[in-house]
Amino acid sequence: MGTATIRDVAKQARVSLKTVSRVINREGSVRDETRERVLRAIEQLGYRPDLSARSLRSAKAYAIGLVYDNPNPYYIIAVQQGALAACREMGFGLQIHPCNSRAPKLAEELRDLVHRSRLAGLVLAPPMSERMGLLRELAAYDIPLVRIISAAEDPRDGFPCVFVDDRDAAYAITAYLIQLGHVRIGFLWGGKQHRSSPERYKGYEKALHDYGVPMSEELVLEGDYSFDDGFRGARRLLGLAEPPTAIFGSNDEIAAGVLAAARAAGLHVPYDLSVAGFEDSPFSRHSWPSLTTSRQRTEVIAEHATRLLIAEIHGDDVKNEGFSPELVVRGSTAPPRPRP
Amino acid sequence: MGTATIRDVAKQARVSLKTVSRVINREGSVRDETRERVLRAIEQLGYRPDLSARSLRSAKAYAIGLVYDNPNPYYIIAVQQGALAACREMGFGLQIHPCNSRAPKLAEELRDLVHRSRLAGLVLAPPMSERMGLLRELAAYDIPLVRIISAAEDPRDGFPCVFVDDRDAAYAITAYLIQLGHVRIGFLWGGKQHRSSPERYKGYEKALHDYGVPMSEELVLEGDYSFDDGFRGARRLLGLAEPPTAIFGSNDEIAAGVLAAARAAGLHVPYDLSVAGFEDSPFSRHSWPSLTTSRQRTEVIAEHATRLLIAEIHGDDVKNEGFSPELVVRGSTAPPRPRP
DNA sequence: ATGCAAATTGACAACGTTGTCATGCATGAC
DNA sequence: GTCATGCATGACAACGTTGTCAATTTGCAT
Repeated sequence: MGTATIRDVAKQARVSLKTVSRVINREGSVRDETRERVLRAIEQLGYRPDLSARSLRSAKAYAIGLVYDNPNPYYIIAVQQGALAACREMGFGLQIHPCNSRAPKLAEELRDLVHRSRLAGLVLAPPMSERMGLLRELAAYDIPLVRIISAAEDPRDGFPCVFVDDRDAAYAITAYLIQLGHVRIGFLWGGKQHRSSPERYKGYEKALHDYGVPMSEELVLEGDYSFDDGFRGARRLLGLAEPPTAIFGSNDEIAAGVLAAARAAGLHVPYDLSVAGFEDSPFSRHSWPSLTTSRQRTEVIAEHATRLLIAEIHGDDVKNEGFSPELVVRGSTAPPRPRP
Repeated sequence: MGTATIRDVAKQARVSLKTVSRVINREGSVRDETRERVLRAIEQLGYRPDLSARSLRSAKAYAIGLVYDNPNPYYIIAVQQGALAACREMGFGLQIHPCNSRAPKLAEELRDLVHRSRLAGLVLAPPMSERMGLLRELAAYDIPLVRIISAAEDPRDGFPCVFVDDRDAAYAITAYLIQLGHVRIGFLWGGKQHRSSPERYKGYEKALHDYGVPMSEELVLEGDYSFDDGFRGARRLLGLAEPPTAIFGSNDEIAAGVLAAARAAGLHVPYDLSVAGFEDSPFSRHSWPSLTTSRQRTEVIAEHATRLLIAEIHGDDVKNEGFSPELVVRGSTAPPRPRP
């Protein structure tokens, strides 16, 4: 028994190929009795339409691509799951495409991907989603796309997107630390190629400003969303003449590095030092103490982005959507120890 | 400019469709000068063969499926990367297919997937890879497959696989703990639907036996590869009249739960309690103290499995391959504190 | 019954590619 | 010069599906 084709179904149901096609595609104009017969034949033969043939003939595509270059497995898995959920619901396939965001001919690479695999469009995750040059090139190739980006508000730049308000979320974390009584709050940057990094920094800066907390250059260090940068950064901050009483790492991995550095310096978190992360990764729940952080519902965001893309493909006009991460208070933050 | 087709290339190079096809597929029997001309046309037009049309016509498939149901993002991302590396090298596409391993009609679901998407075969990750019933059903459907499984030796059951010797690795960890001087070593099981769980348990048991360490039922608890189970299990073990001096969690997530429980009980790891995990996840590197664990080169294993599948598809006869994880000693293990 | 619009159905071509087979041409042995 | 040989090339069909359009049937008002 090879695979049943539409031809086998047609023969079994004693109708033409086209009628079977109509039933499959819910085109209407098929008598109930005929439809029944066809459906029964499909059932009996275990027939499933061949996606290659289908998209070849109809010039429609039944799969979309998910493009990312992000070393964070938790983030990527969540994005994949969200995208898959939307795809399955809408009858689309999903082609994952991890890539190097610094690749010189990324636009060509993606165009080839889209053409070769007949993709209907692309969902772009950060940092690809934030390269205007790339977006314009893809647009020039007429490739439908949706971005997941970091932005405080709808960019209204013509490229559909789902935007996550990292700035606001970082503001909330910083404000929370200030309300606990901290005035010397260290900030460790994420990677510069991610738009989320300056956004998070801006949130930090704005909270300090709004609450009248003096800004201190020496408390802000660059980095790259990595454990090691968190460790090194924290060590440097803790070695200052007047060290911070709290450190805000731009993501949970940085915060993990901060926890380790604090430990190595013999400090007790949160009594000697408060630590906050960003992301609500499993690490933040499983570390000791567990991390105060910011929860972004990545899966929901990705699912929404995918739905948006599919709507765009169907020609509906789509409205960008914003999401705000939510403060999650756990055990790594406390009021500062009174100065001796 | 729409997408260039083979027809455009043929026209531009002033040859027939078939000749272009021959050049693309390296079929030989094309004069160098002609080939040059065709390649130049391909280059100029940015032509890329359409995978749908290609596989439709040739009845060959140019993509394989990766099937998993595993809640561990680090593991899955590593598997994906390994599989993708092999696929890209061999010119195949990769279709990911997360699924529910308990789904009642999984075999049918996978068959439909293979047929609809014209997949050349499947790479099965645990626990799907360890369901003999499922394997037999898929074999009955003539679906080529390769498994990634947990086994101490080549199962020689006719289904090609890459096997990972969890037993040996668990033996190494347990032996290491014994050599440090531990004689009461707790063991927390992983999920029963994963073959790796009993394998790891057997390694633990065998090490105790080989070193003449008495086995104690009360030190062994069931669980499910989760942080919470690790936490609960450790709490129970630490509440025993004669608690263990070391706890071996069947994976890093369990071990993370153990670390948290130890912390909650006011114990210092590793001085009051040694903890070992399994997996070498980033958590094990980033926790404090960092975890003694077992490193399985998941990416390499998955890449190898994928290569095996592709060889199988090409009709080569394939030889199963075994991998042994490697002990990674970090800060969570130390000699037991002398009994007071 | 009759006519006519609407609903239902089918024949055929086409999507972009490769497999099969036939053809043309140069090469070298006789 | 003739013939087999093999290489290089092309014409055409086919893969499984859907779009187009025409043919047929149905339903309904007359």
